[in-house]
Amino acid sequence: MTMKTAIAALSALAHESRLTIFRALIQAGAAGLPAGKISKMLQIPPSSLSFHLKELAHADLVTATQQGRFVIYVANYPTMNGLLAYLTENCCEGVPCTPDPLGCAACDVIAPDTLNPLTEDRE
Amino acid sequence: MTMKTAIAALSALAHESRLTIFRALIQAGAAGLPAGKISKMLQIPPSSLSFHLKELAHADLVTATQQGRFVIYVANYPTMNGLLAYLTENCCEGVPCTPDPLGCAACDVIAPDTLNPLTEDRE
DNA sequence: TTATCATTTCAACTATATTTGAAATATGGA
DNA sequence: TCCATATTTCAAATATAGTTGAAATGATAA
Repeated sequence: MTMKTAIAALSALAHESRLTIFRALIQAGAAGLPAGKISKMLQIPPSSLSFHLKELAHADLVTATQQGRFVIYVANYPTMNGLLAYLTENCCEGVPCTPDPLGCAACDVIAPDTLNPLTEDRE
Repeated sequence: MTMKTAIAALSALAHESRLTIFRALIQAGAAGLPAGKISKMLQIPPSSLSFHLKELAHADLVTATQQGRFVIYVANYPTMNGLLAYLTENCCEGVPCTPDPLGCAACDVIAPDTLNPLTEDRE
């Protein structure tokens, strides 16, 4: 993850409609949701929704697949994971920040033995 | 963390200057950095920097303290932690997403016993 | 106090983002 | 084919964000 892609993801998520859409897609899981259903669920006009879905897709946070007359949108976890890893990496510079003067929860929350798994042993 | 505060933090970080500033402050740790030093380090004109620091402060991602003629900025980890937790919460809706069809790294990385029950937005 | 330094605020501007109805495109069924 | 449905693109508007020199503010020292 580069700063450019991190900013693309952060920008995409930094909007009420898009964060709500993304959360809805995450709840929907692998099945995803058709655009029209999202539009009705969240009361977003189709053209506005299409704009926001495009933004999310451009940031690679969602992927679209045509299924008949519907376009199904699915959340793209790997990109989200990459963003979390990028922020976490920056947070601790890749190492546990003991003695942790600022109270870095990334070091508290992430099990010590699993620190840095996102940048190791992954294709 | 509410959606409003999450969006404030995401928006603040979704800008090259601000993400760079924030990362510099995180590297600086508890000692923080005076505004002028950041300005020189990152080649950002003082008035632009002041604008961006204000944005970060407004999102509670940094705090400012006067030290003599200098204003020292320090990264605010708890807010960063809150944001990561919020995104992670949303990611898995508070429970490990087994069988994890989408490959959710949050469930791989975060120790299961630290996962919080679903906490919805509250003011 | 007066000078100087560090930083912020102001003001005016440029740039980018967002909104949405209407038109266009694409699919599947009658 | 023709029609109904699902979604996207277009266009034109409004809204919000970003930039920066100059002026103002605040702090310290001489």
